[in-house]
Amino acid sequence: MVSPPGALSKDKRRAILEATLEILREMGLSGLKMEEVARRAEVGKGTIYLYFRDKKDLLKNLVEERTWAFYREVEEVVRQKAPFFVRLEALLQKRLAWIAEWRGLWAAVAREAMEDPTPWLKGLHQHYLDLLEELVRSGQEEGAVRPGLSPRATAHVIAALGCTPQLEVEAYLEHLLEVLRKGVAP
Amino acid sequence: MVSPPGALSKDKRRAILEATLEILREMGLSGLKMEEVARRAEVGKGTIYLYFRDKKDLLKNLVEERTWAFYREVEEVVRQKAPFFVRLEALLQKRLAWIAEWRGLWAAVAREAMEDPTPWLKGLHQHYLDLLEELVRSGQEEGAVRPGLSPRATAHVIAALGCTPQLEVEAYLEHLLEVLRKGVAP
Amino acid sequence: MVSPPGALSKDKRRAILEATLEILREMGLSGLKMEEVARRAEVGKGTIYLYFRDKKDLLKNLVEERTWAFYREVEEVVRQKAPFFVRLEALLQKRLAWIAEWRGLWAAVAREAMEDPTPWLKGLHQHYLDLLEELVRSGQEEGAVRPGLSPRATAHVIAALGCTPQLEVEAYLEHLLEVLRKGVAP
Amino acid sequence: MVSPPGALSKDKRRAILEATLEILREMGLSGLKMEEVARRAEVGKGTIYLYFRDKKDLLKNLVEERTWAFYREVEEVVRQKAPFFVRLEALLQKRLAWIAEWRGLWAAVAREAMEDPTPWLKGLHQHYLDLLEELVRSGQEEGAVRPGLSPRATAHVIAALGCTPQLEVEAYLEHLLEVLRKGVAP
DNA sequence: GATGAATGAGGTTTCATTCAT
DNA sequence: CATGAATGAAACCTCATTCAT
Repeated sequence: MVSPPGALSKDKRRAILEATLEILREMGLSGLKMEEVARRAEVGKGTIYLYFRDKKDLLKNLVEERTWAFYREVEEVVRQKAPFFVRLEALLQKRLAWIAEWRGLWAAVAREAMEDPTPWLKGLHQHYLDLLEELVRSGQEEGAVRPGLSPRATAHVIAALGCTPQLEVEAYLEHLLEVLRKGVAP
Repeated sequence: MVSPPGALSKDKRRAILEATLEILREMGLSGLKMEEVARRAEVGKGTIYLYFRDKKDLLKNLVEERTWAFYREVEEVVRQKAPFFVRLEALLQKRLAWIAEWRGLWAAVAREAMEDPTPWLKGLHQHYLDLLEELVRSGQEEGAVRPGLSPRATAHVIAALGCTPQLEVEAYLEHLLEVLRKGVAP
Repeated sequence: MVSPPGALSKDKRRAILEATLEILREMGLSGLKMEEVARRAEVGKGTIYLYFRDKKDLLKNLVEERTWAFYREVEEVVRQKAPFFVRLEALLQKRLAWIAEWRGLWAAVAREAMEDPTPWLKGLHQHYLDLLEELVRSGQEEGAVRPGLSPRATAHVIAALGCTPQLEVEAYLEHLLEVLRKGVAP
Repeated sequence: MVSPPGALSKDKRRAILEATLEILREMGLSGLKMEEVARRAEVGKGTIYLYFRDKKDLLKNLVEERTWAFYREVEEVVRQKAPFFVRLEALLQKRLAWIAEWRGLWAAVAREAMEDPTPWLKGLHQHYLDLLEELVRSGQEEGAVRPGLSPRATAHVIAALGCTPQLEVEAYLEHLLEVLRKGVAP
């Protein structure tokens, strides 16, 4: 069963996006050339333009897909049936992995991708904050977080975690959790 | 007598660097054109090349100077004669201002600036961690931080704060501090 | 089927090289602009860079190909089945045509083309001298050149001929030959 | 006794011209930058423009002065009281020294220097031919050159000598003379 | 659908020249 | 007279995009 007529290959699309992120990580934004994307994705240069309108569109799709994938993972973690701190730890692990994936380039790439990035970035961040707020509320319900804390503000606090250029994550994730555990305890 | 002979103008140099950061913030990396830098700095295009070898060198100088300036501010804050949490709040304010200044572009610009950015970035981060460790130790000495916390690990925790794309800083800085205060209390 | 896939057009390559030499002759080295080469070769500016790494590489290829083409012609002339002086005259005609082609720019262009031109120029000249030496030896075998003359030294003498900025070749080629004929006669 | 007012220093002028030729020999035409000329001549960049209208004018003066100096030397040699072949040898030595001085760049530099170089080059060459013709005639008068040879054509022949990229002059000057001696002998 | 040779707008950089000191 | 910081025209070159095959 091959692809239906008129349909572009999902594999090629994925290969192109993966090649793009790989190059971004290795060479940075100025190292991202369409020719190099084509070579790594093992497609012709023109093929990229069958899947994406232009370079900006390619970046936009990359940023959006990865970001939403991250948010879906966060959502899944947040809604797990597990104690608050187990979910918080899982969340931070996802977050750190995501930061490592982008190596600090996320915001810069988003800027390249959007005409006016501000509202778009804000919207994304609101969604993330919504998820974290949900987490904090359920933490309060199960008694792990003291009721007096503003769920939204605490969501902001958690959102602000994870900014680290070089990652010895394991080295301090445990400490981060310990501080948070005491910090939000009733 | 304004400047010694043979010396290029400090003012022009500063104007060029400031124009560069301004453009980066407004237009992102791909919006940074030497011509635009010249226009905003109110110098000729060629003048930039009297002060910087090339575009990479301009970015390198920008990143280094701003980063060290930030670290000097952090150092000053850390060594103030003031209670631990006052210093921590001042530090977080500096940190958030610095992040706002760069709008998430710092790492991306550093990548453009350096041939192999990894060791350089690591070195800078170590220095930052040293300063934060010093802060935590003095917090332990004055009894604001419980002695059982590893100063280095706690420095990592503080270093990891502040990653936020859009900043309603005032809105949550207080909460961040509250969580930390309880989190590190004896 | 005109050209194999993956191969750039031989015609375009040739057109670019010919445009280059034409411009050099008309405008000199400082008149050689890549844009002008593109216009005369009737290709896009960027196309030149598909065929040559940069301007230096273009000049290098031009100098090398023309020089070797000249040497091949010399070789052919030298090995003709013809009396010594017939071959000498043919050789001098080739030589003068070559000098006219370059209008005195050959050495200057070679300098622009090579990082360190000296060994390369020397090597080329040795090859030329070898060919001329072969000619002189065969001249001695057929009795047209007196045996006492050193073939190598006489090759040098012939090599040193033809340096003239403005050429009324026909006007003096005959005299040049006459002098040489008597000069090398047994 | 210093320079009179309104007079520019002869030394600086000379230093600038010498620096120019030195750079040309070492770096070729594209290596000739006004800044480098100033550095080698140990004057300010602006100073060059007190002595020469622009770069073209500098090159024009260089080419003209050196060429006329060469012709003066040739004239002196030609008019010496000495046998024909002694004068011819001296002439060839001057000629080869001159070619070595320019390393094949003479024609290229002349092209850069003049708007329309052709008439100027032709005029110079005519003068050179006149001198050589004078030499040949006197050679005929003293019986060293056979009377049947056209003095002008023989001048052309001598003018066409000396074109050699790499100079093992001593190695073949003697042979060149020997060939010429027999070639023009009565 | 897929390709990559061809293109040229637009970027970076150089360097001859000027002019205030 | 002498200087060299400043300039911007103009050069080289890149690379996103197109389109004939």
